[in-house]
Amino acid sequence: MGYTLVVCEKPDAAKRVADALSDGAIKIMSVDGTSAYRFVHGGEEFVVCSAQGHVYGVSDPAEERTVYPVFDVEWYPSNLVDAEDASCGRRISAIKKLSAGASKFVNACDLDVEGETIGYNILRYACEGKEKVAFRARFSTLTEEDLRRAFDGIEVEEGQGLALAGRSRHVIDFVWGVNFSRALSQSAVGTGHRYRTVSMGRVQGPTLGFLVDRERSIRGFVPVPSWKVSGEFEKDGKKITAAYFQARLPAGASANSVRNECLGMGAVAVSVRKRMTQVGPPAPFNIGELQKEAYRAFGYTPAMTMRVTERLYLGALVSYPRTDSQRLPPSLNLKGIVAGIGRIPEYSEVATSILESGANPVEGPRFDPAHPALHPTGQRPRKPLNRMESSIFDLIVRRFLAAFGPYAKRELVDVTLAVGTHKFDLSGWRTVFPGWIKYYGRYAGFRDRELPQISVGDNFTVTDVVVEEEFDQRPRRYNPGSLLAKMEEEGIGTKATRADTIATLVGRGYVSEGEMEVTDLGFAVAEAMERFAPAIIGTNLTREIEEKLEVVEKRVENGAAILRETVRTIADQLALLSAEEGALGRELGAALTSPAAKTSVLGRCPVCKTGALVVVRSRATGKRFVGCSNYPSTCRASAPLPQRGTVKTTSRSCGLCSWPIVYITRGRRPWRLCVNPGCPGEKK
DNA sequence: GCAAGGTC
Repeated sequence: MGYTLVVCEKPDAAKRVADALSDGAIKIMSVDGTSAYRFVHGGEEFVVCSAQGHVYGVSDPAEERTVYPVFDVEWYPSNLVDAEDASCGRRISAIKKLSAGASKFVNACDLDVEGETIGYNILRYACEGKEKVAFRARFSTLTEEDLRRAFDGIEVEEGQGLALAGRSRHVIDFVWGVNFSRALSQSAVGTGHRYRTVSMGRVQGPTLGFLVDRERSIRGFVPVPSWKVSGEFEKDGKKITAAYFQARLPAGASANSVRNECLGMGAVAVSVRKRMTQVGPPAPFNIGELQKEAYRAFGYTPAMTMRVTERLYLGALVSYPRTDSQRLPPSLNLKGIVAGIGRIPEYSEVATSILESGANPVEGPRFDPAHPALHPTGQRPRKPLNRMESSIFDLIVRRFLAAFGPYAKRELVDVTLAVGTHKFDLSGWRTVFPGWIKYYGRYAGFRDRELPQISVGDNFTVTDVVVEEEFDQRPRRYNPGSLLAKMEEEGIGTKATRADTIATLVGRGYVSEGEMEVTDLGFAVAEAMERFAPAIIGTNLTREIEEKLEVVEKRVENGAAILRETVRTIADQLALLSAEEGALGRELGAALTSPAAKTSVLGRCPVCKTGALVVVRSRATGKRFVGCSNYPSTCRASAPLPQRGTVKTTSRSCGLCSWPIVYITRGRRPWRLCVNPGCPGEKK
């Protein structure tokens, strides 16, 4: 009689499962460089091993990247398909060896479609046909109670509907993405252009669609003028400014008549209303909220935030980052974590007041069966953190602490001044009791605007009335934070991949970074898809596929037939596109060679005089800088760039040193910058 | 030098 082999989704989970189930000692086995855990549970022998996410993936057997269409795809060990997954080979061979001694098998991967698929593939391929006889452990947290309950009520997996749906999803995404990407890339090659990857996929398509829609409404935007009136008032040397009660007057004439009727008059305070409001603390972070907040606070893109948080997680400073949860269950030993954080001097005061109050954290609505909200572990950094790491760490710690904070109390004051029949309003805000705002520190973003003491009946003199012409604002472009929010809202992509998709769209040159402006190439790709394969770029086909896969999950209908039908739809759309390959290639080619397609080029390198200075991003630090295109062979010229804001290139170069001039825009007025750090003009 | 989804 052999042991029970338990397959988990990741090494971390395997360790937790072993700790929870073992009745006695755990023997740590090292197989092909991976860890497995052997122990006794309820009188039976168990071995717990783990995958590393997906260790199998689909690909086409041919390996020729220029040929399409490809519809016959197979499952392969991921290390054969993707160089980045090289270590999967060791995982697979370890599980193969362990399965030889097993008489029972348990899929203990995350309780969702992908987890089901990860376990299924391992049981089927590495364990050689055990997918139909394996048991399924269903747990929604990695706590001891939950895990023991899951393994004691264990049942054989029936139907494999979830895994079937997951496997279909892999096939559909591959067929969709690879075929359209090859068709687009090759069409430009076919009309004589140098190869450049022009990609498209189930998630990229609709996401590019959001950006293009926004860009079109910006381009079609006609600003309408209106007039804004504000009054300046004075009493006993105290000056205040108040806005005319109608925020926007439709014509300049009416605005000027308000001005004429008020100048030289007196004003009286006709109403002073004070209100106290309570503001509750924000929910603990899930990954999406962290990514949005880090963009807002530091200007880090979602992909940068993910990378940094991953490093903090590997350094045992924060919990598992790819979580959707906004909850901190009591089983986490929250007091211990707060106490641990309190040993870091800058948080000790806040930690002490939390421990003294005995408060519980607030929770948000989102729940993730596999993980709690993102939180610090309570450990302090063993080695100094770099700037991005310490920023993200501070943000996560403060957000965690804020969840325990008392409600803040803020006083709002609304004052109305009357000048004859004309009314002017002004408001003030003041934090009376900071509560969690103090815990969250500078991220809370509440500002006070204190008004002087004003009572009903107070008289003011009107010192000036200002009339300004205003235009309504064009719609705002997406930035990486708001685009991520839009993807979440529309259910496009997953928590683990949205940041990558956004980075891919930037990397392909479809959209600029920062304030995300669609490039000529982005428009050309989107328009080509709309014209030639309309179903692909919209969200309808995605929705339809999701619905079909839900049917497969429930096994109400034959999964293979549904998959065939979906591949058929993709094939039809692909045929429409490839029939127009010539026209497509000319349009993409034109966009590829347009000046806007080269937005990252700043100008000729002044050092080697042959290369181009381009904006590059460091692989090591994720930071952007200026480097020469001849690096590293003949030129090593480089220059730092501000990490925040959009870099706008110009055709100009600096009059003093001849390095390129760029503009950095970030909300306010553009900042003209010579990129040369040693420019003689820098000294002032 | 192709997707999207896991995870390291």
